[in-house]
Amino acid sequence: MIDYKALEKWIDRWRDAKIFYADPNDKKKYFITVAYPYPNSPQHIGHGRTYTLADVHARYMRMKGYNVLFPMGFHYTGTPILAMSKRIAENDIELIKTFTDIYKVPKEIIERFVEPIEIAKYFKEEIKQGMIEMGYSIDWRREFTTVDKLYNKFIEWQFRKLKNKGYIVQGSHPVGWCPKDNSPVSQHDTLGDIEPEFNEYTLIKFDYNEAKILVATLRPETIFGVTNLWINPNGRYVKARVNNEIWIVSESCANKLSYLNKKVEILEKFNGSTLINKEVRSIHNRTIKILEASFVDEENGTGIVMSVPAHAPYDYQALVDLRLDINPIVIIRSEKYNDKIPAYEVIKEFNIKDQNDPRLEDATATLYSYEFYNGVMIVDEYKGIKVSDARDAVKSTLIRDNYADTMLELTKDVRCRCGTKCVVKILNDQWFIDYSKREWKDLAHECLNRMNLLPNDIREEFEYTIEWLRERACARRSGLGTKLPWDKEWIIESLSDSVIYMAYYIIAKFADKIDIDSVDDAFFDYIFNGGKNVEQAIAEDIKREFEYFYPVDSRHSGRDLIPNHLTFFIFNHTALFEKERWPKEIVVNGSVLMEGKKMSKSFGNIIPLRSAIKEHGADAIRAAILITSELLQDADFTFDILSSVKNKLEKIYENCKELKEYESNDRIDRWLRSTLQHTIIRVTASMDKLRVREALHEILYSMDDMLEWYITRKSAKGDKPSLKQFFDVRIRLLAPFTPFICEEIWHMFGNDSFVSLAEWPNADERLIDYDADHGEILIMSVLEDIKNILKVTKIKPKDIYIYTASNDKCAIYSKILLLILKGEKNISNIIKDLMKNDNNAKKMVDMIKKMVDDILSISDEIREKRVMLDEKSVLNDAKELFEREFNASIHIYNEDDKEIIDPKSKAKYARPYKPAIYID
RNA sequence: GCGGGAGUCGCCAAGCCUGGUCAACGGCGCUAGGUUGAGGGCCUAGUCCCUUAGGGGUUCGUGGGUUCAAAUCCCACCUCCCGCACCA
Repeated sequence: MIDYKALEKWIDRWRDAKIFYADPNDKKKYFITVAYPYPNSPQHIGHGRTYTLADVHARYMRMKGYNVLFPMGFHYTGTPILAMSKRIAENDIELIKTFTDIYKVPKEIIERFVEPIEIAKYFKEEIKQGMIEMGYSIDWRREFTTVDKLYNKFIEWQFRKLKNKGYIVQGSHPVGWCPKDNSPVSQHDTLGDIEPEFNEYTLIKFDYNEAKILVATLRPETIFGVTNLWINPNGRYVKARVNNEIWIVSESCANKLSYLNKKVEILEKFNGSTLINKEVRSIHNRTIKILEASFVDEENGTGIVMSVPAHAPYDYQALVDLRLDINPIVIIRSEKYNDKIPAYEVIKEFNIKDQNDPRLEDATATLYSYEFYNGVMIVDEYKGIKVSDARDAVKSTLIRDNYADTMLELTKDVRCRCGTKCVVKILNDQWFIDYSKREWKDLAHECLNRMNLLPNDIREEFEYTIEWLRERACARRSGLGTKLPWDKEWIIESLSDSVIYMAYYIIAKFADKIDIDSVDDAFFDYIFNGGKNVEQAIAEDIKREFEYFYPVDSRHSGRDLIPNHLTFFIFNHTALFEKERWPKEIVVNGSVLMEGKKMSKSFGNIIPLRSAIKEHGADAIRAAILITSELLQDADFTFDILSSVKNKLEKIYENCKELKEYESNDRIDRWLRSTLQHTIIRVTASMDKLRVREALHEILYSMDDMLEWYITRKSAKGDKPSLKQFFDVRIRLLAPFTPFICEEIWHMFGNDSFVSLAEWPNADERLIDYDADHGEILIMSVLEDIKNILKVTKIKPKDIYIYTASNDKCAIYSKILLLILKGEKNISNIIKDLMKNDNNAKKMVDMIKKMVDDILSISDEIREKRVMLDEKSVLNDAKELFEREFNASIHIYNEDDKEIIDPKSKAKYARPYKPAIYID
């Protein structure tokens, strides 16, 4: 058993030896960063993936000899923490329960959470401890938060710089809005997490005395088919001065208009019934009546709608129900409905009973979408125009001629977390970062093209995002963060103040030596872009360090940040830094599932990282998160795998404990050393692409198979194993993944340096021994074949005869091998080729076919290195193994042998690497 | 709708770019045997179907096609997942 608690001592040893502090030196540098956490909750296993991956990367590069800088900061910027503290102040039971029961926050600390900064501080510490306990090789001297005074200055510099370049613009912008909180709402601010989406209604004006009655519609083209208006008799309506006209709309509509840049002054309130049977004049000078209809919703649009019975099933059905003698006016023709009244046809089709029939909804949707794509206008002004085109044309004409206006309306009933019904608000002086600028996009593309992406599959997603991005609001009215330097009413929002902070890690190390009050833009310009020299002497040191460590060599993050943060990161670097400081690589990873399910509070399957570490140790968790899938896939974390990994590690530990060294240089020792070199080459290649699953498989499983085979072969001969070098390499390969246990074993081996700083194994070409490699392949496959035969025949062997192929066959085999290596893989061509030059070949066409198959069915690398073995002596080396395995006498001959014993004439079937076998 | 991605032998999941290494890596689970005081762990074998000689058959969402050869390339279709903004 391993004492996991005891392994934690390495945390202190690493810290005391300061081995993860990175300062400029003569070595090549490697700068790795990960998206810093937002401290509004403790970390769970899912968070662990990105950070662990980055740490593995950092540790790997460190062992490869790089001077690796891996820093960490904390992102306090944003509104969620603010909202949380508000809810705490309001004594929100649900949230308090989450804190006490799930996050295990002590009661007396929760009381402090009415102060938002206290929440951030608490969870920051929590998260930091988790990172330390996970063994992340972070240089903690560079820690900072985004509300630090110096960071604020840094962000101010960034924004003034962007503004000077013309990348910051001001404009108006519609948002979902909570009238009570006076703040924008997005999906996670709403009850039920409903995304606030809006439609643009066309408001068509109908003359009513000196006033205008406004109806809201999504189908302005149907104005030509209007027969009457509908109003809810119980609804509350108002007459109001809107801008310079008198409008009649529902009271709720008047309220909503006031958020949409309209000046609204209520003049009079009344019930809908007042207007019933009144007449209005349509834009075509037709006089139509206002009729009552209960289906009209005063909360939606203007609370008044126009009736187009020919094309709107609701309207048609209402006329039927009310037995009104009004003729529908058909204005759209389509193939399906031809000269008929479409609404009537659809009602028949759906078998609608009355106005309250729920199927009316479907009937409406069906007809609307059919006519939109297939309908053609038949009214004079728009004759022959498709509905899909006519809609916009009619709308803009109406607006131009002041017959209509527009209004944004939420598509669904959206409520803020506080319970208030949301509206659409147009923000007028909103600040944006203008990612739509062509020359900026070009720079971003250029940066992307120079960049390495892991995995490369995501490149297209970036390309698309760069094109798709446009103006992005970069400031809000509330939340923690940095104030917009030229407009202190605004706070820079979180996705905008986190795009170039990697550069700030360089400065953070010096923060307490800097006279913050005297820091100005020139200070940052000097450090980052070689501007004029500045007063502060420390700037010189920082500048030197910046020039050493920047650019970022590898940026890690979850793939969900591609459409925003990671692309902003690219954009902003190209705007603010010289080309040689542009980032070099982005690595993205998928998320983590818990036992196949998404992690969520409602599933109750969120496991806090720190308690998982306590229970299972950091090593097993690190490996279990990374072993199940490659980068982009979602990783499935399961306890079965966790414990399996844990056992694997324990076994390695036990093996290492018992390790003794014996001198020996058998065929099998040569094989082990040779295979070890192949393993090093493969694992290194995997690591270079951060194919961590592949690497871990190799180290944990394939190396176990090697070990088993080696021991089996050794013990069959009664020899002692010699495994010191094997484990020396294995522990170093494993060290980036499971640093604690590797550090322990490393020291157990008598090393007094840290494995965390040990040299990554280098393959020694001289130890690669193809004769040994292929010899063992032969032995394994013969073993396999015999087992197969025994399995099918179910006989108990007394004598086993093995016949290796004749010299003639080996000669042909070599020729075939050569042909295939030259690229000829077509069987019939190969046979033709051989027949031309070789008389022997003619006699063994069948044999040749099989050999071609044999050769084609081995991997390229094995094929290229295929050597012709003295198979008889190789197999003799494993004779004891066969005897022990099958409990039988083993007789090995070459087909050509004079004294051969071949009772069933099997020898003739022998092929190179496929000896014939006879079992008695 | 726009964009990205995925469908592989119980589950998870490699492979697909660069066709032959593919009945298809590996893990988990399951079955049997060994070890152990039992259990766990560990080890061995098996885990699509058939097979008394190392073999054969049918498989990689569906249907076509290209090729001596396709999970892999091409075409069409079906299903599923994710993102679409001012939010971390």
